Amino acid sequence: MARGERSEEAWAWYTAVYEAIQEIPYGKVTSYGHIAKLVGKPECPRQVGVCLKHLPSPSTDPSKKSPTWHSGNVPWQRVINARGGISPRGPSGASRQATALRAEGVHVDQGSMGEFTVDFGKFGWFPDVLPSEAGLVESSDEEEEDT
DNA sequence: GATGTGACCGCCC
DNA sequence: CGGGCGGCCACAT
Repeated sequence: MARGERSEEAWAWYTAVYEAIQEIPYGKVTSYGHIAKLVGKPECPRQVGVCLKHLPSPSTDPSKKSPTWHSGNVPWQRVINARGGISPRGPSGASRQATALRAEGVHVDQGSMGEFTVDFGKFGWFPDVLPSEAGLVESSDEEEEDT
């Protein structure tokens, strides 16, 4: 049955991804894999990238209803690969994303090859679950680990 | 309608 | 320690 309503499944998948990205605090960055895990698909980080690629524009055609998610509301720029590097989807695209991150106060290192990398140790945001879901989950006991 | 690919990640050898 | 491969979902042709 669900197979029939493929569009609905897609909407749920996209929404989950976009919501997870929106949960990323200002000045922080995360990886595709983590977003995928937050949405329940830790083995499907690629689709996360696909979602961002299909991310609608902020001010698209007024004739069409404004999409709930767009590049103006979804900080897709804070989403990078697990290596802390920005996907070279486009030389200018990567640099543009790096610049956007720097504008948010994120320290982005640039390699000799022009590879942009972010220090997850400082700006890496990797919560076990989304704050929204965390509130739903009862925190009976907390796991604290100290070195 | 089917096939291929894609902004990735983790694991195996 | 490094390289290679599979796997997943949705979109495009």
